[in-house]
Amino acid sequence: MENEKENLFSEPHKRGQMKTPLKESTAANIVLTEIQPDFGPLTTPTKPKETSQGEPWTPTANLKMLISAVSPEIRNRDQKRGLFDNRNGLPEPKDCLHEHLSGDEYEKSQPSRKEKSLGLLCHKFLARYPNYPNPAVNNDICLDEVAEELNVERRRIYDIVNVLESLHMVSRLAKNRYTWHGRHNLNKTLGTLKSVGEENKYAEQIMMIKKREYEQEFDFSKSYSIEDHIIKANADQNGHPDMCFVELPGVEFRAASVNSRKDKSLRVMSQKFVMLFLVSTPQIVSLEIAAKILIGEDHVEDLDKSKFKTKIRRLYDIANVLSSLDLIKKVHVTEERGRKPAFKWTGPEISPNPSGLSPVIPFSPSDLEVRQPSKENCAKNLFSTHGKPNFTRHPSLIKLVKSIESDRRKINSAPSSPVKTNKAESSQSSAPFPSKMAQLAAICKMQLEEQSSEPRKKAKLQLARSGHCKPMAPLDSPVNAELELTAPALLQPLGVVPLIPNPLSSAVPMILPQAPSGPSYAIYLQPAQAQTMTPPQGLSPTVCPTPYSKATRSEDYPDATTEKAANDAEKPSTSTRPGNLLPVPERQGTQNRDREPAAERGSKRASIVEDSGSKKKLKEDLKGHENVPTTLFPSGYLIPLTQCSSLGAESILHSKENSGTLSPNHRIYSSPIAGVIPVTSSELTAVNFPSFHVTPLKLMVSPTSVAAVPVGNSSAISSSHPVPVQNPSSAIVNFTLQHLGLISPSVQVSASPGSGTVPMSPRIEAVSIIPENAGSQQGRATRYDSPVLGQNQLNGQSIAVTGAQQPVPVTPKGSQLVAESFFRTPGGPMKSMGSSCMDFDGANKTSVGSLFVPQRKLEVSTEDVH
DNA sequence: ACCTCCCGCCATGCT
DNA sequence: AGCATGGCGGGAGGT
Repeated sequence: MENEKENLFSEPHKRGQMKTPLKESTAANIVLTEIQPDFGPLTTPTKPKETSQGEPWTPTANLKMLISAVSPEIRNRDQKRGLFDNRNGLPEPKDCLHEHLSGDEYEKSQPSRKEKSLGLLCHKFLARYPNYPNPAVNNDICLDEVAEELNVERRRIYDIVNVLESLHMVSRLAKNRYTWHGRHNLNKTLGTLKSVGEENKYAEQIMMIKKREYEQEFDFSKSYSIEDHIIKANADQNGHPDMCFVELPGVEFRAASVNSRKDKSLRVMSQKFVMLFLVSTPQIVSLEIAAKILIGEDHVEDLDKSKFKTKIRRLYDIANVLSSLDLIKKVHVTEERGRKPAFKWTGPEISPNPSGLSPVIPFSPSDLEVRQPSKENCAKNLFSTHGKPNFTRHPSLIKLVKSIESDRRKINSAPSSPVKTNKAESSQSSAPFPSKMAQLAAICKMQLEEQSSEPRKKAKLQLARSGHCKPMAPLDSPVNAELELTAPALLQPLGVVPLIPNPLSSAVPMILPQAPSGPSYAIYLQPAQAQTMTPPQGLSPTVCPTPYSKATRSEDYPDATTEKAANDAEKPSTSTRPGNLLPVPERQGTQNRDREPAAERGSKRASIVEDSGSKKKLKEDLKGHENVPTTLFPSGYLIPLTQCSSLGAESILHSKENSGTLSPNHRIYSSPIAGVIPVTSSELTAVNFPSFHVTPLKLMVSPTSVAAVPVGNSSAISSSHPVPVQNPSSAIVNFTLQHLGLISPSVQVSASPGSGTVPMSPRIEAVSIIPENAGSQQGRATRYDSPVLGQNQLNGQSIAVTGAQQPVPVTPKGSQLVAESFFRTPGGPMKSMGSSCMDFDGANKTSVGSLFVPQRKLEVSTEDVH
């Protein structure tokens, strides 16, 4: 089984090396690297055998293995087998494997289904490219080659690429060719998506749905009428299935939609799905809810179960890719009824682009160029639509679109750059090692991360940001603010909203300059939408402070704690690991990321969940909506104007991400056990604030605030820091000890109970009642993806990089430094987690009256996946 | 029995 | 017509 997986993958791809970008690796890698030096990376040669290769022999390989282990899938396999190394690998490894394998394994040899999973495949895919590729280098991706190397059908590659494209991590160049952008634009993209999500009022929709569910369950009466309507309305509009594809700035995403085809589906679905996470307070989205909202449309509730099922299938596909990117992780929400599959956002926190922002960003001429294309695309998207219902289109627009498209095609076709490829890879592979190993590795990573993070956060944030940011600095601020505030923020999409309003009859593109954080972008609205744009209001979710662990938890407990720790560890660890494994140079950074996901998977965590949703209710929900014209639609495309800025921003973002991620996690994870307080910060944060309040806050945040606050990182920091910082590794330690048997699971070393929050900025405080929360929610992700070196360095020092980053190769040194920092002590405080209950319901007061939902407790069980 | 989700048919659309 | 894309859902692997 498992074994092969690698083989399957085999591909070792090329090792990475190749060309590609190497650059990057740097940072992220750094960590890994340090840890494991070696390796090389690279490659190994051969691919063929590979299988995952190879790693067996070298230490690095081992590391890789570990990394892979992190991911659940990988682990499983690995564990199972372990075996072999694989090497065999060839591309078609399976066969080979079988042969090679020995007997036992043989079985495995066949790749079990898991081995063939999209998530694994995605990991392999990601392993080939650096997280932060050097723009200067050619980062072309030839789909055929990739498919071949990975031994998968092309169809699968499309699934991955489509999702990546939705995040602007890749853009289509031409037929069979994509350009790898890595995470450079990720933050920006997420910010834009968040803004759009706010505009769409997804948060509200989610709340509505939940409410309904509750009500139904309880029978509360069904009060849903109003609410439902609202929801419906939102759904209709927002939810439009068709929403448009949101385009980012710069980068050449124009091509993205190249085909015109349907840009809908997977791509759009992926964006919407991400929006849900960004907008929801708990940041946990159940598949059910996501499906309902995505379907939205209408209707349909009843109609199709099949439709619902299909949607779910697709969501799993998307979720697998997002998980590989470490943006989300699977969890289960426990409700009264039972557990529901859900995913928790583990990516960076983001602030909506629109909002703040930094001033700056240079827009270069390029921007202009970009715009148009984007516009075109947008138009296409809007119009295109095939069957779906989408919007109306104007003939004139259509014509324009067509012309544009044609142009585009021409352009697209042209390109072609050589392929690229780098592959680094390996990572995934899997070597056989026990899951424990993986965990340990993960743990180590976590520790490192934590440590690093802390310092880095502090220093880095300030320093770095300022440094990096220069260009983008402003951005941070918004971000931070949001992060901290998160919940509230979500509610109110400040910037965005305003933008929207345009009454265009048909879709008219509007360009909004937004300086700040995000690049400005143009939104194309459909006529319908145009009508009302109400600013989103926040919904305020009500939070339940209660932590609860439920009885059920007993089980969970142990696990949870451990898991949490593990998780925490994992993330970091993962990140680190990857680096190790991977061929370093190039991808290190990327690797980290990649790996991370795996880790995530593996890890389980307990989180708080909120959803409760009733399953079937969905339908009902759907039914209801209709009214609410007021809502905005997502349908428009957003086109960021700033290209340049993006880069800078990106860098910044990265840093943010890193910092941010870390902390949140911690909290979450914090030991449940100890914690009696399970309440998660997030939950707290969840608390509703009137939207009003929020808004102001956000406003406050603005640049200035930004400056004051450590931006991105800061956000993370604030939230996370408190706890994590103190004892970053406590969790790890505990975890480790427990494993070792030194201590009972129940015991933990905790440092700070949940509360350790540190309020960041005043505003934040104001906003969130509980400081913690904010952080928790936001935080999370831990990874060091740092794009560039600078980022990598947690320390922040390095910072300067930003601008240069991309182009410039990272320096290894930096990484080292970083690593060092990581190593520091573990310490550890624990984090308390708690499970909390949240209700989204509360939200939207504005729209709805008080929707107050009974709290539910949701527990999240983290299970891994599979 | 349910949750996941792989697999690949086949529609869609560009060349 | 041929090929690239990708929607879609049957049905099987895993728990």
